[in-house]
Amino acid sequence: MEEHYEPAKVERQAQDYWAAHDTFRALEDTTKEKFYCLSMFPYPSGRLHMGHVRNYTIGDVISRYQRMRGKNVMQPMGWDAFGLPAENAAIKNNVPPARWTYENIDTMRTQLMRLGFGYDWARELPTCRPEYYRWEQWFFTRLFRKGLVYKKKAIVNWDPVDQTVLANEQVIDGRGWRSGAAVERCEIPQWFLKITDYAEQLLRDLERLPDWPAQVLAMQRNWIGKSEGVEIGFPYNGGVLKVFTTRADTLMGATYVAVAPEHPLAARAAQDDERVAAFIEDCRQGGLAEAELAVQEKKGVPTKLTVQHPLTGERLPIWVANYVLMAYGEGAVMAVPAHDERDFEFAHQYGLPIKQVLEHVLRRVKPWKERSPGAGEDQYYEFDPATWKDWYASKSVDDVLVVNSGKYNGLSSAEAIDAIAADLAAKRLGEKRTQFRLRDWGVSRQRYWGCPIPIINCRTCGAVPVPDEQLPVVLPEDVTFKGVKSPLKTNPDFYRTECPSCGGPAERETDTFDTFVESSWYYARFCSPDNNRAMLDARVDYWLPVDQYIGGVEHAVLHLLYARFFHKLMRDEGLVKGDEPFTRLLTQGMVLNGGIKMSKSKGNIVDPEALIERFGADTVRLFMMFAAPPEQALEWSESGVEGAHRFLRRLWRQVYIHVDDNNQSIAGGQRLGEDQKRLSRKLHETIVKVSDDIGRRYTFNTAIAANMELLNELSRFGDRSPQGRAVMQEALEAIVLMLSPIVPHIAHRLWRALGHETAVVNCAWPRPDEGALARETTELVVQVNGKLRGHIQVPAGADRVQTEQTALSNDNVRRYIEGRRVRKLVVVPNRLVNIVVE
RNA sequence: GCCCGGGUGGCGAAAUCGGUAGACGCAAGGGACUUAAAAUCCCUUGGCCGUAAGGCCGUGCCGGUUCGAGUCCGGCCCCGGGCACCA
Repeated sequence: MEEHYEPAKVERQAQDYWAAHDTFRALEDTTKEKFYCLSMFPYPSGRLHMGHVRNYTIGDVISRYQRMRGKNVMQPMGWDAFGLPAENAAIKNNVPPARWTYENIDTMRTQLMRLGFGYDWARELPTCRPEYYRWEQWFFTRLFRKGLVYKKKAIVNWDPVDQTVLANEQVIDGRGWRSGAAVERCEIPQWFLKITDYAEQLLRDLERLPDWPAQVLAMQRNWIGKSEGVEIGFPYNGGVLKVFTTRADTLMGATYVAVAPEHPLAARAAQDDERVAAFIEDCRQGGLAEAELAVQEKKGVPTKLTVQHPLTGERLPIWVANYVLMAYGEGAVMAVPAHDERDFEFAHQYGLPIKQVLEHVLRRVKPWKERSPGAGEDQYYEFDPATWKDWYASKSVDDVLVVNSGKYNGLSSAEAIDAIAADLAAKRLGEKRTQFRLRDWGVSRQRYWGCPIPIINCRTCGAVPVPDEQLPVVLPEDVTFKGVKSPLKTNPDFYRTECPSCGGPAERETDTFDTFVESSWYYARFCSPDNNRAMLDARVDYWLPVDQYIGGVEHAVLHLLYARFFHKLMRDEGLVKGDEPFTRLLTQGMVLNGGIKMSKSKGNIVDPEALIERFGADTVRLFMMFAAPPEQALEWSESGVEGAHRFLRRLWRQVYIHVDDNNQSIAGGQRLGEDQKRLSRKLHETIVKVSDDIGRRYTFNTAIAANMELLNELSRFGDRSPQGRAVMQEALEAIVLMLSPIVPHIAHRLWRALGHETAVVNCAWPRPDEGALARETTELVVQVNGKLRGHIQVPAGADRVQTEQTALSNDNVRRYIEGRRVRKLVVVPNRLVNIVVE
């Protein structure tokens, strides 16, 4: 073999071998256990970044490991090709989004190949191709017919200068990023998928995902946000205002109601009240992002309208308040300032009455007499959220008593909820129901570079889905952008059509789908990417569910929830079996440079390609897997990369010295000497550890560290006897096998150098040898009162008495127990003895 | 603001189920080889005290549980991710 490690040459040879042998082509084979390993596909932004390299290295390591475990592995790759950046590039550089996208895909594909990932490229799938999105359109028309799709008005960010809808990302400090104009919220009709119909299932089935990270399950659970409560009607002149509350027990403490600025009652109040109209107009300022809305100052305005309390008939004022979200519940709340922090803050600010109806203690002070001159003595309460929360946390709803509430006095909170709900039901002004925080999924985007929504709008027939035989509705790719507006909106060739129902003139929908729609089902299409007669076919039954899914934790809620939703939709359409798409999930951490995320604006991007050029793909892969466990943020380090490269050179050198030592033969099978035995035991302990680290724990960093330790031992092992060389051969082979998923190219070459005709990619994972693992003695530590005082050796399998005696007779230990009474002896087998003395 | 994470040497980290804190690597310092440099190899390396044996302190902060806490519990501080039109 060559004396020096030349990554470029070694990597080309390995990649040529895999290509020539179609190594990663995955075919259905019912005689073998399948393993579908999927990494979240990239948006083709231009060039691969370190986050991609990390994500795809993790996936490739798992895939190659499972292959060595005998699984029939499928690892596909595709492109999440629709999206906003292509349009921005088009507007900026006058290049059609399609061309920009396809060129990026070509660049990034080459980069992925250069990294040696074992993808089945025959399944490659760009979502911007009609072969892909026609099935998305077809599926949408199925959902339409099932009533799972509807149109309603929804709020968007409106740029009044560019006359266009902005993404949240394009709203910076309340202004449009290109025009700089103050953004307004306005309502336009949009298509929605009824994900709320599946809320219960999406919540319940989280229990079927034991191999998902607990924090992702928690985030999804909270996002879906199921709460049990009561819908209460407050009658007013001309109707009933509905609110939802989880705390119906506090109904008698309601002192006003508040509606969102977009609520119909707000509009009605504004008709003859300029102050209300001005407030509503004022609330339209700014973007729609919840993070923005949640931190803004709580503001409100009283209306001239009132509602009746459903039980007492008392008149309560209606306020319009910016802290009430139209998107949650009914867009209106009953306000109970004494027992709700936000309501309290608001009531405090505007001098609204506070009526205590639960027996908790309010601090009596005189906070706002000046602001609220008419307030009675009993209203001088200071809300002390800390006291209130602590007190509440210490009690259950069964313990807290209702006060100041007429016939409900003396009931517990829980009893009061039931009693009040029953009384409301009798009056037809309320009923118990479940409310979800989850909202229906708005899929309309007023953009060009997306999948056209397959709907035709007809004056007489309304919204008509495009019939199957007219699919796909092809997005014209040869377009020029005039300004920022979607070219579809101004292209009569695209939108002028006939109504499929009545044949009259009609117009196509010019909105496109949210790109989350494409990424919600691509994992299934990878099983049948070439089928031009159906969305999916029987092959999904072999490959699905995905055994291992890997991607950024930033997708913990939206993408992963939408994909789970789509799986259930496809299941109910008879397209897939099973309830969940991803059996096991790994959420990988970000790649940081200087403690912050790599980004263009920070100027701290490190280009993977330059590194591959300098050190080779194996070094980059090794560093990525060694620097941190996959779920943690990874700090970029130039010298760390050099360290990884040094390790590969040391490994190469060790193999070179071993195989170059021609004057000595290899002969195993005889009784091993002490050093040989020690090395052999270390080897097999390493196999046990690395198998667990890669196969179960996914802590690739510690797996690599264990191999480094073993190699360090090897370099200290100077035994060149035939027997010693046999142990060395076995150890080097095991290291090469164990590292091959991580650094497959160098492993490919070294495996050959160690005398094998076979390719390492097709080899089986090494097995530990029980005999080699056996130990004659165990080392334990001895503590006195929990402090480390000595180390002892006991024979393997020593009993408790013998272990205790050995511990008590240790010289250093005796210094600490001399003259003191031993109160307790704690023995943890194979670990420690703790002697507790007075 | 709400939901979810994280905080351990000079740095990245390890400690898997409550049981030896700092494996492995980087950086730094010392040495070997070399005309020299690179490369490579060897040694030292949490802080403080001690010639040494060894000792004391130490896992963001405060408190608790335990024979024993980086790990569990309560409270706080700081950093990161997500918040529905970035993907």
